[in-house]
Amino acid sequence: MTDKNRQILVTSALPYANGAIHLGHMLEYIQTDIWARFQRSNGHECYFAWADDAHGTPVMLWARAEGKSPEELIDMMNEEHKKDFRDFGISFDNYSSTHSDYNRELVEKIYTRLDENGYIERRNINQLYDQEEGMFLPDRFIRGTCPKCRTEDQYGDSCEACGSTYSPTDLIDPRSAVTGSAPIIKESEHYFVRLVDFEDALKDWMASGALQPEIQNKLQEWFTDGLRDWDISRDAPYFGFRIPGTEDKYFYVWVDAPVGYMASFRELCEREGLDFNAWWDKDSTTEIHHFIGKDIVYFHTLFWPAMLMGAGLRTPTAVYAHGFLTVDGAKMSKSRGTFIRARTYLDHLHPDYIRYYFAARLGPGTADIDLNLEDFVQRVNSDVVGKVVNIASRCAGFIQRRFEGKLSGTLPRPDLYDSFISARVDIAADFEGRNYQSAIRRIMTLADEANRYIDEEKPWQQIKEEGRETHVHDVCTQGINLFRVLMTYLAPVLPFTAERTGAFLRLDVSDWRTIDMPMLDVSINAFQPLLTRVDPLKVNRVIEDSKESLQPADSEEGADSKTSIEALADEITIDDFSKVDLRIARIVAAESIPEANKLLKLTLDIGSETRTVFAGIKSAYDPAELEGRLTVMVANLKPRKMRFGTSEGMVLAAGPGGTDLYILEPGDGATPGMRVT
RNA sequence: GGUGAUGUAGCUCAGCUGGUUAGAGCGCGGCAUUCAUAAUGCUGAGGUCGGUGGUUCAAGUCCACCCAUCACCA
Repeated sequence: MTDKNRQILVTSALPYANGAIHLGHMLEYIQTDIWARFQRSNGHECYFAWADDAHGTPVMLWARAEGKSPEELIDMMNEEHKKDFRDFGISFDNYSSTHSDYNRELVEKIYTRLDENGYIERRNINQLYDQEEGMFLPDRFIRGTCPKCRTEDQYGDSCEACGSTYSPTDLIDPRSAVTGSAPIIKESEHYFVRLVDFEDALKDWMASGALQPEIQNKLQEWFTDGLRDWDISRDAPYFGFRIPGTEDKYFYVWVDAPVGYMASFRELCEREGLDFNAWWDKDSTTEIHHFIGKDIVYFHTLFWPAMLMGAGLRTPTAVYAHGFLTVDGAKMSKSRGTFIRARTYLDHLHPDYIRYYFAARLGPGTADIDLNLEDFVQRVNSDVVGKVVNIASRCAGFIQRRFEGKLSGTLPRPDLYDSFISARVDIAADFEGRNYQSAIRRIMTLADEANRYIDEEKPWQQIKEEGRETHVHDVCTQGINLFRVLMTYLAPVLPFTAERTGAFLRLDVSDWRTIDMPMLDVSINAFQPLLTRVDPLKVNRVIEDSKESLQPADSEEGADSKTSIEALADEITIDDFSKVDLRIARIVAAESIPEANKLLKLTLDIGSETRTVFAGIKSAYDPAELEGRLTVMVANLKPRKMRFGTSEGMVLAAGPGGTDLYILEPGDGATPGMRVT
């Protein structure tokens, strides 16, 4: 990287407009924000723009369920999202929505160019169609029995039990997740982008250094398998942009989502008077960097650059994928309280804490990042408060009380100061390469040196000695100056603490180019705690509140939970009910089936006999914790042959799936074999 | 099922093209210190480097297979 000023646009992936922001989102926005702030700190022109992803079937169905217009809902969410970002210190320049006129205009323009250039192909395909609802069904809105392993209730595109992938039309006994009715196969004309036309250009782009090596490896499979055409149309009803020249065809959400980056930036250009075309034209000299999760690499490194190429526009400078956020070593779980919303976190904890922790954990690769709550508390307290802020704290008292709040005119150890500012090169390279954990390590090593220096000089002793006053003044001035350099390096990570530091030092600490000049002969303000220690009790409260947000009574939180509450089934008579023989069962053994992602093999004692039942609760329960527990089973269900054996009944459990599954347990006193009536 | 990534002390990570007794920070134990938001300094105890087999004079570092976790399969 040269010292020449660069013009940079950074983006994060677009969050869906139908849900609240959680810490998993924040990992990415913080990663992006640190990078953007770092660039600005070094004098580059850097904009950060992104948007809500407002289109697609889920938003359409959500609006229907709420009895509101999609626009009304997405506007409300957009405000909420922006507030979350601001309160986390995300320094975005624009936040828009994909449901905007700018975006429509750009999508249509890109599509038209693709079509004119002969990259669009139209042909008929067969798809499952819900007659009751009058709509074609996306894969994830179809449930049915896996054609390979016969596990019931699987998604339309892949089986969670055996992991195989297939086409929804291969499903046995498919059902619409919208109405529960059996879909029919219906033909419809779809529009495709001929990706194969971009094969060479894509290979060149990927070889240009735009991608991480592991992502490049992964992408090899597209080319070895051969590029397939990309289906960019969806039939009405759909919440999105209608394809020009059609009555009932809409752009697939993954067409207008990445264009949303452009549209959001366009909005910014209009507001700030920037030259939009200079950034997006084919021969632009500006840089565009996308930060995304590793799950959406396909869309950003295949479809998106191909669209840009086909429309005669520039391609991204780089696409960076990061890993997923886990909490205490496991996927975020609503039942465990580790599905932490941005707002819930902010209710109790300072944003700089998690910003620091994420920075201390983020590397350049795609490995998952774990938020280990105990480590979080220790690390932040030890590093930020104990090491860095403490340097200022232990010097400021002397400056204030003995030297009238004024720094001295000399540094007793200019060499030490020089070694601090020359670390800038390595630290900058780390930030530039998104190796924040390495940058943090370097900064903390310097903080250790600063503390050691103060310890060696022992100003609290020297101040008592005759004639040492001037030296103590110099030592503390040295300490404050070292602290100032450290905070400057940390400013992209800790914007709020940097702001307070600026007030303390009466100097903006966000500009890296100013540290060559030490602070001498200037007055500073009295020290106020810049950041206090993380209180572990508050961390617990975040967890508790995250559990509460699941309660149905909490109507505030209804946005995405409401839509997941299933409609009540048709009325039945008592006779219908009595056909089902429910029995109390004791789980005498539970074992995991290694080949199955979802299934546990349970041995159940129902008094008169024992049964073997395969239950799809592996994701939510450890076999060991089930053994010995009582539950309820359907005892007269027709045995069903499965890949791993015959299942002789089913246990009752509630919940949407994943880690949110809860088996039923009888009250005290029930014994195996009792019938449930 | 296929593909990619990850797996090193309790926790988080360094270990470049294979080469002496595997490094750091946090946490933990001991000592010192009190300027500082119970912060700091010194010091100590912790690892057969996911497993098995192989290549090599020599492997955490290369190869094969296996296991676990995450993601993707348009």
